[in-house]
Amino acid sequence: MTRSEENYIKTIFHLGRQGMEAVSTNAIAELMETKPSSVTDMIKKLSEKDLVNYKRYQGVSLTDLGTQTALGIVRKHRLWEVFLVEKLDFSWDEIHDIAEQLEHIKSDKLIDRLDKLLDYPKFDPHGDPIPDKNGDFKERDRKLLSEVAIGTKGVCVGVKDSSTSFLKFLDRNHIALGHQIEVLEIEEFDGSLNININENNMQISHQIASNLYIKISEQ
Amino acid sequence: MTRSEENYIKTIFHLGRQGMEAVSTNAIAELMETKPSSVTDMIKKLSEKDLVNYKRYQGVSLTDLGTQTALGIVRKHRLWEVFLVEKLDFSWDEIHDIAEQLEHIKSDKLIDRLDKLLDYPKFDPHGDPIPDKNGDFKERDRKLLSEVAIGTKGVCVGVKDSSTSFLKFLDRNHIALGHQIEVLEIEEFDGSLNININENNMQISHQIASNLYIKISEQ
DNA sequence: ATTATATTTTAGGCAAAGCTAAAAATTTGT
DNA sequence: ACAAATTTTTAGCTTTGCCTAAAATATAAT
Ligand SMILES: [Mn+2]
Ligand SMILES: [Mn+2]
Ligand SMILES: [Mn+2]
Ligand SMILES: [Mn+2]
Repeated sequence: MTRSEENYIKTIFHLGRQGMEAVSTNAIAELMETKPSSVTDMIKKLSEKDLVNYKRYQGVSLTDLGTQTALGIVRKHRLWEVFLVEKLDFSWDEIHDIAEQLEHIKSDKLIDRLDKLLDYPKFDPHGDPIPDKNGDFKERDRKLLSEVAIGTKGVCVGVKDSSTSFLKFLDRNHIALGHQIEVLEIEEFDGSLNININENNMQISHQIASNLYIKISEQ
Repeated sequence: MTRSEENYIKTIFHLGRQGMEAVSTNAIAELMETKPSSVTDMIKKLSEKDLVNYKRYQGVSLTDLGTQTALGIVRKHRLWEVFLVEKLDFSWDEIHDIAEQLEHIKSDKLIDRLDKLLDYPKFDPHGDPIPDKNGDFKERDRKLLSEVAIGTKGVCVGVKDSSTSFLKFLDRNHIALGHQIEVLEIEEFDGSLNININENNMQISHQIASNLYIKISEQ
């Protein structure tokens, strides 16, 4: 598989996750910052190789083979991200672009050894699950902070938006994965929240809350 | 720079090392397993970018810019090789192909952090020197085992041929870098050597001896 | 000094992956 | 139901990096 084919497969995988329906040509084009016509060209090639199901004008979805391929790439991407943070002391906002390159390195042995070096991590630095060698992974039971009730207590376990600007914002405000969170108040007017995080009270906008995942603590 | 451009620059660098004269189109083509006409095409592009000096029919040599570029790629290649051996327990015959891919990952910060993780190694697993961040490296004072006199004592410090088959041969015969070597006899007829290596006596062919580097011990 | 051989370059083409502009199909609005 | 708007595909063109075959130049042999 070429690098470009891998990137398309991965994009279709990510778009397909939220909802099982077919992924549109335009959605792929937008996410990949390319043109719809280029997407159509590539889809034909992927369809030819039985990586995607495709009927003209009907959108596209991954076959089982395509899904396994995508999981392999996602596994590599996320393991490299863990490596960059754990072994090379990168911060979580610096790793995505480098992992975009590293995910295309071809060597099963390499990635399995890396997995071992990192002690078989289950989640990446952004809280996303890492598929194992067989493509299996457990989606953690988590909720967006913007969708829980007042009084909810939990632990911050992931981010939905992992853009540099959002991650740097979190760093500046001392919000990190693993921190205890309690929702104290929710402002009707703009949906902003008053929370206690890691022993500190603070006010966060609805925007922020809708990009933070928490795992709700049992009572 | 594209991956292909980087591979050409690296090849020209390696061919240029042994002798300062210009490198021929055919030599590049052969080493890269491509056609001379393709080489000519690429040379023009590299010349345009001031990475090589080129006059038609006169061969090619790296400019200062080209040399610095090549050293950067060689640095990456060899650091990744050390990483694979030291951190992921690969053997020295498995690493070259993977390093061929990893050497093209673009991130200065990544490579400097890797250098630090490995504790700034000066030589790669085949005994080749690793350029530092500024492209400086010290060529070790070493000689081919085939070119020293009877009675010479030294330490095995490198291999000239680092093909899988040669490296596996060395493994099978318990020859490794760091081993003490003494030349006991040299057979006139076929140039084979009787040596003592790591406390064991053995007979090696001229072929083998001409691909092993030793650092001669002071008396 | 020619001729023969080997090397290098040019000319013309191909496949991958992208683009723009136009056509076709689908979806939406009235 | 039909027109309008949107989405998707097709057609045709570009660049990169490679190829083969032929021409040009350099080197070696007589
Ligand atoms: Mn990422
Ligand atoms: Mn991630
Ligand atoms: Mn190597
Ligand atoms: Mn090496």
